[in-house]
Amino acid sequence: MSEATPRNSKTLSPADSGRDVSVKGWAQEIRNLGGISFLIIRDRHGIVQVTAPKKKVAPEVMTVLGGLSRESVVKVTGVAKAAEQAKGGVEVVPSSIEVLSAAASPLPMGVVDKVNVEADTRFDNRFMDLRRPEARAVFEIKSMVLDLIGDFLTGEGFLEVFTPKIVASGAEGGATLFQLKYFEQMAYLAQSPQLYKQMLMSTGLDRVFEIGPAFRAEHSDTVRHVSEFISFDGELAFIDSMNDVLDVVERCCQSVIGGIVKNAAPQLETLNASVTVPRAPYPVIEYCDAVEMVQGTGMHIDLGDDLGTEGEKALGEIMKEKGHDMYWIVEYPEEAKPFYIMEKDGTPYSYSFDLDYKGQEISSGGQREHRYDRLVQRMQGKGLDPSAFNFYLDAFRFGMPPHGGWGLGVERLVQKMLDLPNIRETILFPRDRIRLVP
RNA sequence: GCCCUGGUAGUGUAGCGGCCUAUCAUGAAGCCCUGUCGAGGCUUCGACUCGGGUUCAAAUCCCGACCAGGGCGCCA
Repeated sequence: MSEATPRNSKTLSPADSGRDVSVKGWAQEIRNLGGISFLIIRDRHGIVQVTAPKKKVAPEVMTVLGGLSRESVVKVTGVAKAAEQAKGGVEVVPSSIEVLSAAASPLPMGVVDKVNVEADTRFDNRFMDLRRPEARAVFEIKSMVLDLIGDFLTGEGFLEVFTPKIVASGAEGGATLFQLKYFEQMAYLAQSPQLYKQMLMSTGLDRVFEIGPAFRAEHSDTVRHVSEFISFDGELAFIDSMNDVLDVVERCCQSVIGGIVKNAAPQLETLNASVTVPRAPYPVIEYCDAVEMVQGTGMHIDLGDDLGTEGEKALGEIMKEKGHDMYWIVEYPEEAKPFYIMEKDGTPYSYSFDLDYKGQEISSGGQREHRYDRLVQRMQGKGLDPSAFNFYLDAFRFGMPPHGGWGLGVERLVQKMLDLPNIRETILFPRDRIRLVP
């Protein structure tokens, strides 16, 4: 007898009929009908049916089959056989079955049970939850999104960089920073690569992007906030205006979503999700107009106020009716924006933008203040001590080109693209106000 | 941090003062069954978050703690 050919749910096909094959995976379901037993083996790509007619299979194999617990890891060797009744049109008649790892019972949650499992139970048992194809599909798509981002920006002449995640000061002051001991000093987990990517603009690396973790100690408790997320940041120098930034981000988003529509059909089907590429160009709504639009829905909001979650949602509805999933909101009041944003002189506004996707902010950015004196002024105006930022400010004293950039929440993009109810679905092991384990 | 809602077998739920020795489904254990189906049939197992209080009587009402879900604020 020749060596069995390794196969999985993807590679096994009716063409293997008659061949000795081996398959490995989790025992998803065991059904014993008396004279015939079925074992459904699940692997990364799908399932393989093992069919064991009592008359044709050795008694010791039947015994192992009968004693299998669900979710045990097994290796089955046997003869592939084309069979119309089996999914995929092929099944395996076992000659041996090896239990590589027996699963304990009861399971903390069912993988294919006919009952719902609450999100909290799922995240407590995430390793088990991720055995569900629809949970895993999100991460296959997320991985593709990251690849697509890298491909697009590399093609645009951007350099991928990595800035420190252990830092001495934050971009927005100290309120939302996680503090940690750094040998004999105090340090923080970076809430954004903002200061570092800007410093790079003074180096000649005039187009950079970074995809990495960002940490926020905000006491937020919503379906779109977590304490640790993947931030996709970019910065580009020698811009003529903020529009140069919008242009890159917009084409990047189109490229990413288009790539998912094109390449992720199996995952989208698993998720029962339909993704459509947003209509471009994305409408550009000035902040003042956005406020008016929100007021028009009957909500109370004053010029100068933040749109608020409900305002954002209302705006999302209005834009949806106009056929737009993605749109820009630009020129926010400078007062509401961080020190590094450039003011629109002679007005209370600023060269800043948000990118909203289906009523939720997924990205923000703007043109930066590259003039040293004005930057220091803005810092002081925000109650920050410029001397704490000397490492940053020095980069502005010796030749800093005009520049701008953005930060985009990768998980928010994935969440909205797939219409997932909670951002936690897009994070393997989410960190939020209360969850630190697993 | 504020507001609202909720905590019942491994999982998801019903019950909301005495009909509770707590419902149903799923699951687990066992038996019957040779073909695809969320396979089916029969039997069994398994739970009221914790601490006070009210009451003749509490899963059920009240208070507190803890935990969870949703909304808001804040932001990616």
